[in-house]
Amino acid sequence: MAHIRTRRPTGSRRSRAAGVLAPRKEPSQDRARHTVEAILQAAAAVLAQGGYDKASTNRIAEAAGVSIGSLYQYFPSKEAVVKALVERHEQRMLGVMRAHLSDVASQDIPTIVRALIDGLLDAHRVDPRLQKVLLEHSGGHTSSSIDDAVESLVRTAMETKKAELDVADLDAAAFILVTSVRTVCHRAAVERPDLLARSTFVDELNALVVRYVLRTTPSPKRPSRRR
Amino acid sequence: MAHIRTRRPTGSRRSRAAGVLAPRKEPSQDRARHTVEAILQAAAAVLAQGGYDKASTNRIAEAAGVSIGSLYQYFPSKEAVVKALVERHEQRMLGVMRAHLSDVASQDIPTIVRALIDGLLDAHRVDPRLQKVLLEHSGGHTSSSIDDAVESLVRTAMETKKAELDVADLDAAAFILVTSVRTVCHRAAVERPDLLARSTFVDELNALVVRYVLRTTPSPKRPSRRR
Amino acid sequence: MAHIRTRRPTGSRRSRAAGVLAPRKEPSQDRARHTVEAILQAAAAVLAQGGYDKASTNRIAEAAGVSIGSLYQYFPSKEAVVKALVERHEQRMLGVMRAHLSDVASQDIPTIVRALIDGLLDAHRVDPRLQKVLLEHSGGHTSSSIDDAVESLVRTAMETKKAELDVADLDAAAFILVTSVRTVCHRAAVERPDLLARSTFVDELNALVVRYVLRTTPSPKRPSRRR
Amino acid sequence: MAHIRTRRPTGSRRSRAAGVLAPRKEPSQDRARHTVEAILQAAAAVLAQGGYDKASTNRIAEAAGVSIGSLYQYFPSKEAVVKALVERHEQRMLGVMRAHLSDVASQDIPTIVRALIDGLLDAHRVDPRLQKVLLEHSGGHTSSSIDDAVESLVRTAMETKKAELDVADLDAAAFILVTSVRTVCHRAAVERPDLLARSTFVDELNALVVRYVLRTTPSPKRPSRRR
DNA sequence: TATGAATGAGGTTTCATTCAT
DNA sequence: CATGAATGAAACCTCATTCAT
Repeated sequence: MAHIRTRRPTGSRRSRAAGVLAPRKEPSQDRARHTVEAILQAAAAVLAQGGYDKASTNRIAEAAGVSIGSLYQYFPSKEAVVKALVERHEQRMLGVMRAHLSDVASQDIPTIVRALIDGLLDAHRVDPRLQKVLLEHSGGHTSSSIDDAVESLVRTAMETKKAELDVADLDAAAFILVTSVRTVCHRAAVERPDLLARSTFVDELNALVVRYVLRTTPSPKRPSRRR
Repeated sequence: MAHIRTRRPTGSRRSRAAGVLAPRKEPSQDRARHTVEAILQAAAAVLAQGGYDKASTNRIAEAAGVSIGSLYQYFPSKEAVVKALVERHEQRMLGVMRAHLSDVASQDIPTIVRALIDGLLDAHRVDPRLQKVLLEHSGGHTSSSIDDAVESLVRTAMETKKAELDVADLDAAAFILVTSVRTVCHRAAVERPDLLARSTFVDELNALVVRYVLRTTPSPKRPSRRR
Repeated sequence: MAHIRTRRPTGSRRSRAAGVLAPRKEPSQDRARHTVEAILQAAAAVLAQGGYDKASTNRIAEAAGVSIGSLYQYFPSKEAVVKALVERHEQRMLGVMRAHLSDVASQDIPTIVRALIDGLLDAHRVDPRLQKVLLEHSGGHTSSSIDDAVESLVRTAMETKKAELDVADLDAAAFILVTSVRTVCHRAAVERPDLLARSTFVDELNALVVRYVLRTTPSPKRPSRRR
Repeated sequence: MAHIRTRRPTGSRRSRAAGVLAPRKEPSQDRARHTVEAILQAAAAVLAQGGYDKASTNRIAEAAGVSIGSLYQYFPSKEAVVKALVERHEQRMLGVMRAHLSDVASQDIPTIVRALIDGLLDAHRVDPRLQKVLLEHSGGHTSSSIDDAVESLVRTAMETKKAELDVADLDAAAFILVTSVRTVCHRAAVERPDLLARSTFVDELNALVVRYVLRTTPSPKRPSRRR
């Protein structure tokens, strides 16, 4: 239901049909690909630096070193630029997840969890200011297509290991885990760099997940507790 | 033909110094208090309905049934209105927390956790769309004074019960718990009303917290596991 | 429901740092040069007609037949437009001065003075209403770079002729002369067209200057006095 | 020709009849006189500090410690406040002039001129910033009733001493002298405090006037010239 | 195709003035 | 009388978008 207030000098409003946010044309030549890449990188920089509102298409075009006309040749609107950035980011995140969840069968749960969290934290250490802006605005537009994807990934993984787990409502658990871990990583990156640096922080986050899902709670890093 | 209606001739742009977001003046008459209240309620409605960007001061004033001048008599900017709303909301949240954590000593941990989560979920059930907007924008400006407050509340509570807990880094744990629970409640309220309705969802969230902090993991609601 | 048309969300008010009044960008295409010229001419007309306060950027743009956006593409503020006008005017004035003072060595003082005053009066006969507005507002902002320039021009000229003059404090004299003659010409043009028309008025103004600076006071036009 | 754009919440414009700028009611009680005085002093301070445009009636009332309603009880508009200030200032100036020109017969011209200039300079040393604002804005509205008064004062004085003078066009001379001396004093006070401090500056200004009007030019302070 | 000049709706904010209390 | 809450026209300025070159 995104309301895209496209202003134009004269005339009618762009119709609200689906597909309005798709890139306007696939860049087929090298120069064009380069232009699109420059625009996206400039958009990332401008968004990271000033936030969504301060990032105007004119500023982005200028930062990219292309004319505003060129920007509109490849993106039909400002939102489309942001959307392309969001998608790129989501694909990267999804890649991290998929890579770590692909061989679920061959590893024990604490190992998987730790690898996942490490991957996520690393991913969040890259330009957290941009991530923040993207997150807020992807939240604004869609119900986060990627979240659904990640959730079902996690859900599937949990089903695979069901025997070892102690989780009654897999849907709820997937939602809770994905939301918690993603936000904790995000907020830590944005607001608490001091925490990110502590190794105990990662330990605690691991503990949160592992103790929650595991039938017994061996908590490998706290042997004292095991007795 | 001298014209009197002069305007900002030289260097009078408001600078972003501290205090710029503070309300402009306290309403002293009853009528004024009523106006301020109307503005805040209208702002809540407009923000909830259209999001931050679509909420213009003109729209807010109109929705409040007051003139735009009245709005600017009490708030120096659009941001100041939002800030006032955020603060009000935060105070309410904090109230819920404090009430539930006041008699920490007299109750066992699972009870406290459940009460807290129930409280938070209740709080989030009120106008989730508004909460969403406020959250995004309070996150935008400050490191959310309230988050700090809640975190230290939780940290203090955990210290009181330290003997029963198995947490190495209390700071990290408080950050992780507050972030996780708050966001899970929030996202559930905004994006997954279906989950909110299931009792198992609350159970799972409880499990997340309780299993994490408790030395042993009795998980009262899953007696089968205890044997 | 995200709304795209965002606006200055946080701390983006233009600060009054140096350079804020400089034109925003040099027009590079012919069309743009034409636009800028139209804006300046319209500004002159509007200022002359209604004074500074009544001259709004919207009115100027409208009078120029361009959109308000075009105005702001080339000038960052109303003040910048006025400043550009002032500078243009000052350059013209300075040109008149320089032309008349260039061959100081080859002429006698009364001749030079008369030429200067005639030049100034001519310059002031052009659109006196505009001059008035510009003068008031250039006085408002800077110590009028042009006044300094004219003063040092006059000072230098006086030094060249020092032997023939009877002036103790050259700085003070230059200030006094420039201020007096400029203002007398100006006020006469604006408020006393009747005086401007009389030849005796120019004679008196000449007498003021010549008698002041000359060692003896030959006052060529009043031979009776010489005896 | 002053166009007074009086905005009001609803309804019609105030008619442009003469007398609109007269104070609304004569303060008859002591308290009221005090209020009026406070408003005028506050207006002076605010005008001096921020210039005409930045001086709003609300700011003036606040600075005066009275409510905006009280201001409008005694002055029908912002312009009326400024006008009252201008008139007060002009009366003072006129007083200086009159005092010094009253006994023209009993003194010689250089003495009179010197006294007048000293008086004017003193008058201008008081709050030059305010004077500047008042001058610009009295110039804006009226053709300066006081200038006419001073001019005819000077003209009359010159007629009295006609035998000793060498001035052909008394009208022009009065205009030139009043304009020159007033502006030189004014600009010196506002822009060149360094000049004001030099005794030679005053000497030069005296010389300007005395040499101009006097049949011979004895210039008492430059005996060297006299041989 | 790339450029950048032009557009103009509409956002934010101010302030002279009125009038109920 | 004094107060100060309320008004709203209108000023300044931005920025997404188009289109002539």
